[in-house]
Amino acid sequence: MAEDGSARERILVAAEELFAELGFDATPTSRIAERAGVPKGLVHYYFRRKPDLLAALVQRLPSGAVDLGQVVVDGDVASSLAELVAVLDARSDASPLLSHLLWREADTHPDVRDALHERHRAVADQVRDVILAAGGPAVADKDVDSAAALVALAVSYRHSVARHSPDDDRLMDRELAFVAGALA
Amino acid sequence: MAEDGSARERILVAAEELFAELGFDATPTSRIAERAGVPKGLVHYYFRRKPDLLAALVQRLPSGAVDLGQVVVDGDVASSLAELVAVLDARSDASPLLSHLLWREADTHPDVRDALHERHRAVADQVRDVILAAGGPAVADKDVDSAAALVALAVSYRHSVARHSPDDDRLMDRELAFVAGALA
Amino acid sequence: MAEDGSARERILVAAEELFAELGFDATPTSRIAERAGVPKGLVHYYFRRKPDLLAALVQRLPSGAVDLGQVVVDGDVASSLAELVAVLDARSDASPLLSHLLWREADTHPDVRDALHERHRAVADQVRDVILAAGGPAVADKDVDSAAALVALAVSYRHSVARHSPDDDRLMDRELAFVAGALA
Amino acid sequence: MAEDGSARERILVAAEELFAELGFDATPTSRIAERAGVPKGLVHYYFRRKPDLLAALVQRLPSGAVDLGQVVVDGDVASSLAELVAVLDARSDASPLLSHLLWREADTHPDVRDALHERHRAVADQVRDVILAAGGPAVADKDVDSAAALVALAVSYRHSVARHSPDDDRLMDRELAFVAGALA
DNA sequence: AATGAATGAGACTTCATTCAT
DNA sequence: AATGAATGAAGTCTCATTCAT
Repeated sequence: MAEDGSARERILVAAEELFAELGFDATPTSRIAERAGVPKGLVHYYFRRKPDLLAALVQRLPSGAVDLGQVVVDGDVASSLAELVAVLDARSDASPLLSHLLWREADTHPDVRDALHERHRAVADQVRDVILAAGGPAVADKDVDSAAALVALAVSYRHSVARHSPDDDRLMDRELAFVAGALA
Repeated sequence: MAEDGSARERILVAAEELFAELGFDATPTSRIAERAGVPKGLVHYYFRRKPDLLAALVQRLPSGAVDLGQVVVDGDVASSLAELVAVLDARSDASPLLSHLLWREADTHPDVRDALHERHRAVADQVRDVILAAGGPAVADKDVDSAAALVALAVSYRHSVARHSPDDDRLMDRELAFVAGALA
Repeated sequence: MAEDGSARERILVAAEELFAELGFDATPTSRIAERAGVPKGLVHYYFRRKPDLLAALVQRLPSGAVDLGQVVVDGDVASSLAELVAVLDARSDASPLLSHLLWREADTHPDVRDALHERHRAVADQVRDVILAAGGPAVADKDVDSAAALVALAVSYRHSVARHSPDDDRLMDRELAFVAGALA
Repeated sequence: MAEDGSARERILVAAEELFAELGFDATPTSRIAERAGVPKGLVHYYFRRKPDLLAALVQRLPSGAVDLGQVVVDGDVASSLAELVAVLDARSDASPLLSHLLWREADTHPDVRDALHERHRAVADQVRDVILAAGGPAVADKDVDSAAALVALAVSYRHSVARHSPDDDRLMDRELAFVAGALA
């Protein structure tokens, strides 16, 4: 009975934070209950076993394609990509630690791995679509797929390991400019 | 006394494999002993605590700069980078799972994080040096740092998550070509 | 769920007995569980770490001053002291092995040492008060503190090492008489 | 290869110190070897099992009666007792921690218990002899045994728990004076 | 629906002791 | 005679999970 939201919700939030901080294995369910401010028994009442928590967390991944119209600036690939990254950043911020968590636990938990790969592919696809839409005929003969893969990689790294440090913000900008320049 | 190599060495190899497969926390020392073919007590005889195993593994990281003369093809950035990646791949193959392990455990274990960051920086530096050496005056006005950062990222991803799958080999080639093209 | 009393209580009783029999270090928690008739895990459920058991045992020490009116026979120091010793004996019998345990573990466990010293001082103070009350003006010029220290020592020894053997009962009586005689 | 004396001797000294500091059970043989400056194997080479060390230590107890002529001051019980205590102190100082150690481990190790009791009895006997020799006919009708028992107790306490603190030195003096006074 | 006491498997670690050299 | 690598038994403690209420 602490803070806000339903008990179930608070448990998920606590689990997300702790898994990301300590890792899945190193996080006791008792500690999740403690941070969520609920009795220990309730965690297993809602999520019979511990991996169920991870599964539930994966379900909550923000998904759905970004609306192209929202980010594409005709003829300006660099600005369009910057816009896309901003939208993806905002999404990631909504559940700040989840990306990180997934990256870490991808290996041991097949569910997580699949979700992570699907997401990565989706991001690469979106990057490609944005480049094609913004670049128009000018990029027809470029290797857009490689460009998209590199950008998607930079975004993943940013959301998982680097976490939008100011340094990383600058680097990201320059990388996007570099890629856009190559496509010009 | 089973199989090959000294007991200490076999323990390290077993630990490296299991940590990479299951993660550090999820790997019991008993299982390391089992895979190494030694009694449980011997693991703690050589490595008092479990994290000491991780530390010893980090010590074994292949290090040292790649000889520029060995990989640089004058005037051909794409080939030079491909050559550099090949050398780094070979090194990584010498301790195939270690890169992966580092990436995963970077967060919870400060030693490991530092080693990982240092390595990442070193790779980016090497990539930059190769580009400068191979590209000559032609790349003087390009954003070589961004190019190097992207390539280093692709290399890291390749050595940790993707693990040189044929698909990844193809993608890597195209990414290198793309970056080299942008620098031409 | 075996025998009588709450599980927590039975664990404490078992621990007290075993610590006194074998010593703190030489008593495995598993053996405490066994004697208490509870599963091993329950011992650590109630007392997270082993020293917590010792601390809990120290808490249970019978304490509080003896009522002077209850033991003092005016003008008869010997009888008064005998009465005091009888009351202290009865108290010690309520947790028969605890005194012994404290004496033994005093060195390695600071908590215990403090408790022991405090107790020892308290007993000496009581002895002195009884002597003063029973002796009246007759003892004003005697070294009552030394007398009290010697009696307190004899009591401690009796409760820890000697354990009220008939031999010790006789010796105690004579020692008290000797001290009382010296004060007459 | 450190310090003085034969290896065997250094092992015994190290064991005595560590047993007294940490207790018998809590002292690893490896640590004894370390403090003695000898290889770990040597400890078990000289003393096959750990309790053998305790047994050897008990053998080394300073023993033999104190020469009465050396301490008795005719007609002065107080001075005689003070002299006796000084001699016993000096002996105890020769192996400063041994008394303490014995007291602690008496319970669990029958050898030790017996040695301790024998010693205690010997001290009480000596005290009685000194009182009789120094007091002469004047003490014939006193309870010398009780007096001796109390003094022996104070000496034991002093050598085991109190360890000659300045406070204890003062207390001891007064206790001896008190007892001597009672016998006058 | 919710709770927290209870359980037991298993993790890490220590250490006396053995033994080949 | 001396050594230090090697062993395995045992100890403390953690924790996911169950279950009676």
